Amino acid sequence: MATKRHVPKFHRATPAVRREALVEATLRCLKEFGHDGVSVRRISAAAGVSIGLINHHFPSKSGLIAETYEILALSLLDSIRRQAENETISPRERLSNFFRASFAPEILDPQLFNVWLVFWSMVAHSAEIRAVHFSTYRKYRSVLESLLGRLVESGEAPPFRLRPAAIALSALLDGFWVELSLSPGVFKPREAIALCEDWVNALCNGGFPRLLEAPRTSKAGAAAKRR
Amino acid sequence: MATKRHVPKFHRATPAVRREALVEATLRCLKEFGHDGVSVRRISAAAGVSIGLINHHFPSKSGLIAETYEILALSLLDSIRRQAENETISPRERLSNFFRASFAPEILDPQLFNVWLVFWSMVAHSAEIRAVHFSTYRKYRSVLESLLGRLVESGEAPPFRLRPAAIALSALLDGFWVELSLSPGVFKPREAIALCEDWVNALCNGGFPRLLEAPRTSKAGAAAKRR
DNA sequence: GTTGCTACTGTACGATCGCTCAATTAGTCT
DNA sequence: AGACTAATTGAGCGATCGTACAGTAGCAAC
Repeated sequence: MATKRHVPKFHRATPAVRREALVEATLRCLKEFGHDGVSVRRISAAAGVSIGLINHHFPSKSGLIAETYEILALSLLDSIRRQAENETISPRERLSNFFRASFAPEILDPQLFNVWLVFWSMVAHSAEIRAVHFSTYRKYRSVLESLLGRLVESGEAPPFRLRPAAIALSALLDGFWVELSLSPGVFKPREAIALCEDWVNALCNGGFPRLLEAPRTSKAGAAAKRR
Repeated sequence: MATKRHVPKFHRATPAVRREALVEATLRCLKEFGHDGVSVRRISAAAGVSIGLINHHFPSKSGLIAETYEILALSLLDSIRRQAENETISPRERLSNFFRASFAPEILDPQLFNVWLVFWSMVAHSAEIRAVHFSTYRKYRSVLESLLGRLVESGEAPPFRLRPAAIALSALLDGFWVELSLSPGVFKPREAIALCEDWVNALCNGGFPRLLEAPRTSKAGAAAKRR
């Protein structure tokens, strides 16, 4: 008879490791099932743990979703940013890289879009999700502002107001992303990239006069009125 | 003793009337509760009917949602289009009206955005919803193409390819709509309108050379190669 | 007044939901 | 080897879900 050896029924992990595994399982469930994937039973099954473990490591289901949102958003933004911010190329080319990375297949994955829809739909009802959305959206705009700022510094574009320009560009990018994710086949990612390039070219050529820097004039105008 | 009179326990309506009432109740539930509003119990309660009536008039829950999507989308598009298509003003001014109508408070209602998120999240899993989405999105692009086409006919803009231009403009509009709905306060609707105006101005000034008409040259090139 | 059609009701069913908590046990420390 | 800590389990709770279906009743036709 063979030696009887004790086989552990489960493995004990540190909270940090287990939380990460749960977040990863959550992401897989959201990709596969969308809103129906937001279920402690499904997620715990995907992670290979029991139902109760989620509430041991997270205050509630929405806390787990919020952490998943934050980790995924920062990971994607960092991935795209690293592909764009190459010091050996010009600011204009960095923007082109940013566009290409933004419309790469792994970003245009329809499943990834459905994950985002889950996050967005929780913004209205969950303060935790709202906080993560606000923070990550601000970081996203900040990256765009930085890329556009380099464009002005290098003289490739006239001085313009970075903030509204970044907002407009992010709207254009987001809009294409939504349309490509919901209606693949209506147009191609390369067309979206080309139209983003056109937008930046128009910006560089002074095609958006309303975006040009004019903070002093309004102040001067207000001061003049006071006289 | 007062005369005893029979008081009906419920009212019988024609299928068309009842379906419309159910669609209207569905819309109210989606606005108020988002995804949690997609419930036969909630919807039937909001419509003041019993639980079973929905499945009497609709094949299933998703059929009801699909009809709600179609009616709402067509209603909003028609409302915006009617505000834009004024024959007494120039094509360029019609576009301005279209922008203003697109960012009016009733369209930017955060609750309305949450309704759209419900529709979008069902596109991936329901063929009925997908069909409605495809059809309404096509009509939306068609309205934009028509408005842009008038711009070319009137000579206010150089000839450009209407389809990609309409796609780009709808992406810009959708992107602003998403950002304004999810993050009100980051920027103002009037800024979104101004940036849409800038985009059209750049288009009129030939700022998007890639959009200019060039279908003949590619055909000629292909024909030349064949020789 | 009676009949017939069908819009309509509402209980019932099985499944799933988020979350709780007492019991269990893996892994470490003495 | 035994004790201790805390990560983990899983049954259980009350609520809600979509759909089915057998029965009820409004209302028009005759």
